Amino acid sequence: MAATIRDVARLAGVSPSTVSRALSLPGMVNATTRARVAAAVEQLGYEPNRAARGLITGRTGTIGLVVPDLANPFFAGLTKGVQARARRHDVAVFVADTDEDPGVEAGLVRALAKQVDGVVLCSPRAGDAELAAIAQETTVVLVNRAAEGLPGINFDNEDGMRQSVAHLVALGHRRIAWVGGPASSWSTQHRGLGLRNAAEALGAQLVPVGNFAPTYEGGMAAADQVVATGATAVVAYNDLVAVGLLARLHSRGISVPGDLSVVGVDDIAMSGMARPALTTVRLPTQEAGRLAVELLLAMLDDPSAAFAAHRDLHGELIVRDSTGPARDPGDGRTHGSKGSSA
Amino acid sequence: MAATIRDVARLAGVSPSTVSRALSLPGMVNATTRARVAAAVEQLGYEPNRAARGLITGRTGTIGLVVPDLANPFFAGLTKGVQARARRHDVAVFVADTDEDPGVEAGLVRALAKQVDGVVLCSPRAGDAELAAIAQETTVVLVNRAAEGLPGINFDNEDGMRQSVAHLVALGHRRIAWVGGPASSWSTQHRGLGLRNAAEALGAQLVPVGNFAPTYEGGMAAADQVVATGATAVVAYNDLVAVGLLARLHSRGISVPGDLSVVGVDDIAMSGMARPALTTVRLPTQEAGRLAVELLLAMLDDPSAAFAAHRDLHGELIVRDSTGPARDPGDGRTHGSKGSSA
DNA sequence: TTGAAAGCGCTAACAC
DNA sequence: GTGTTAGCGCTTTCAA
Repeated sequence: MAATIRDVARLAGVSPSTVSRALSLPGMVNATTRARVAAAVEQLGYEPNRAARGLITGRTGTIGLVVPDLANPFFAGLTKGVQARARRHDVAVFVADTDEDPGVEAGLVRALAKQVDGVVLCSPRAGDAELAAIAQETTVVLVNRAAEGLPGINFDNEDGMRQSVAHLVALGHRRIAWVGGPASSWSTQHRGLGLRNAAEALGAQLVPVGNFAPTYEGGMAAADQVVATGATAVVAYNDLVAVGLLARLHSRGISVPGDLSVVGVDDIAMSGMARPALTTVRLPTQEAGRLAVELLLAMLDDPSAAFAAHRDLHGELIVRDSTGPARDPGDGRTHGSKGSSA
Repeated sequence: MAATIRDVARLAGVSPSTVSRALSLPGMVNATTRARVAAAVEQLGYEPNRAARGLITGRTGTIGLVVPDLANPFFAGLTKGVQARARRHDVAVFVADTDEDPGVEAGLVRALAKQVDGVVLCSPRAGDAELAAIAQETTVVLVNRAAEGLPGINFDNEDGMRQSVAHLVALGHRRIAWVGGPASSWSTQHRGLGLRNAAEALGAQLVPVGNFAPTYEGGMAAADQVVATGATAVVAYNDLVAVGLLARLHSRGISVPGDLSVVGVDDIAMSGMARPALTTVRLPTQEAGRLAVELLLAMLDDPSAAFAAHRDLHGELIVRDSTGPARDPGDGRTHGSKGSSA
C-alpha cells in the first residue's frame, strides 16, 4: 500500500497534523520541521490521498468536461485545452461525451456534478431553464453558449459572420446561402443572426436553407438545397459541414469556387487539407478551453466574487481557395430549379 | 448540502448500515425495509459520496485514459469508446493528453495512477521496463502496444499490412515505399515488420523512407523522399501522414494513383473525404476502447485471475481511389534522382 | 509552533 | 435481517 500521512509523521518524528500543515500551509510550520517532513515525504514517496482530503475539504480537485462529440475536431481541440490547463493546476478532468444526444446530456451533467468541483459545459443543447437548474447544483462554466446569469467563454459569432459576408460581398456575391446546424444550437442561432445583420448592412441577400446535422453527412445532405437557392456563395455551420458540401458539389460537377464559393467555421485541421482548401473563420478552441478552466477555478476559489458573465473570443477569417469572385449573375439559376421561386 | 446516508437512515427509520446494504447488497435486506430505504433515497435525492466509499473500499470508481494526442481522430475515437463503455459501468474517466511528449507521459501516468483504479494506456512511447514499473503501481491495460506480461488490446498490424501489400501487388506494384511514424512507436515497428514479411512473401520490394511525425506535416515532409525512391506505391504510417503525402504530391503535380498509389492506416473520417479518397486499413478504434475498458474492469474485479495477455483486433482494407494499377515500370525514375541508387 | 482529538461519509466486522 | 462499532486518510478546531 501507499504511504499514509501517519507513516510520514512517524518517520519525521512529528504528528500527522504537522505533516498536513507542512504540505498545505508551509508558512505555519518551522523551517527545520518542514525540512524533516519534506525528507520523509521524499523517502516514502508519499502523496496525499485526494479522496480523504476531499472528504473533509469538500473539494475533489476534479472538474468535469461535457462535450457533444469528441470525434468533432472542434471539441477535441477544446478538450486538449481544458485538459492541459487543468493539469497545470493539478486538477484532473472527467471527460464525458454526450454523442450529440440532448437526452443524455442532462443526466450526465447531473451525475458528473456530484463528483466534481465544477463543470465545463460545451455547446449544451439544454434549455436556459435546465442550465440554470444545473448551475444550482454545481459551479458551471459554459463554452460556446451564452445563458442569462451564467459565466461562459464564447466566440464572437456575429463578428466572424460579418467578416465572412464582407469577404464574399467584396468578391461580388450578393446572394448568400446559409446552412445552419442543429436548431437547438446556440451558435446556429447566433451565426444566423450575425449573417442576417451583416448581409443587410452590406447589401447582400441571405438565404437560409435549414438545419442540418453538424457533420460531413449534414453537408452532403444540404448541398443540393444550397444549389437550388441559386446563391453564388454559401456559409456553412462549421467546417465539417462545409467539407461535406464540397464533396457533394464536386460529385455533382459544380465548381468551387467557380460556380459557388464556400465558407466554413472553426478551421479544423481538415479544412486546410480539403481541396479546394476551405476559407473559414478560425476559432481559438484550445484557448477557449484554457480560459474556461481558469474561469472555473477562479470561481471555485472565490465563490462570492462576481465574474464577468462571459467572454467573447475573436475569430479570424482564413481565406483559402474555396472562395472566389462571384460568377456571372446570368448563370445564377443554372443548377437549381427552385431558385427562381425561392 | 447533499443528503448523507444518515439522513436517509433517519427518514427510513433504520440504521446507516442497513441503508448501505440496501444499496450495495440488496439481497441481504428484507424487501419491505428495502422499499422504505428506497423511498427515503428517492425523497432526499440521495447519492452516495464516492470519495467516502472509496476511502473504505479502496476503489474509486474511476479509471484513467492516457493518449498521445486527442486531436488525432484515431485517439478521439478510442476515447469515445472508452468513455462510453465506462459510463455503462458507472465508472468515470480521467483523460490525459501527453501531447506526444514521452517525457510528460511517464510522470502523468504515475500521477494518474494514484487517483484511479486502473489505467488505459494508449500507444505509449515508454520502454518495456518503464511500462512494467507502472504496472507495479496500478492496473494497466495497453492499447496499440504489446509488452511482455502486460494485457493489451492491439490491432493486427501484420495482417493489415499484408492486406495492403496484397492489394498493391495485385495492381502490379513491385516497389513499395514505407513511411514510418515515430521510431519509438510500437506500431511503427510492427507495421514495418508486417510490410517486410508481406513484401517478401508476395515478391515485392519494400523501401523504408524513415521515420516521420504521425501528422499531416509529417506526410508533407516525407513526400519528396518517397518520390525519390522510385516506388510506384507507398504505405503511410497512418491516414494523417497519408493525407499529408497526398497534399504534397498534388502540389508537385504527381498524380495519385496515376504515378503513385497511396495507402494509409486507421480510416479516420478525413480519409473518405480526401481527394482522391484514401485507400486505408480501417482500425476499429471505438471497439478497441470498449474492449480495453471491459478488460480493465474485469481485471479489477478479479485481480487474481489470469487474463489473456492481449487481444488482436482485425483491420479491414478499405479500397478507395488513391490506389490504382502500377504505372509503367519504364516511368519508374521519372520523378526521383536517387531512385537508381536506393 | 506543535499535538491531541474529533469527524468528513461511508462500509465491514461483529454482535444480536 | 439489522444495529453497533470501528476506522479508511485526511484536515481542522482547540489546547498547550
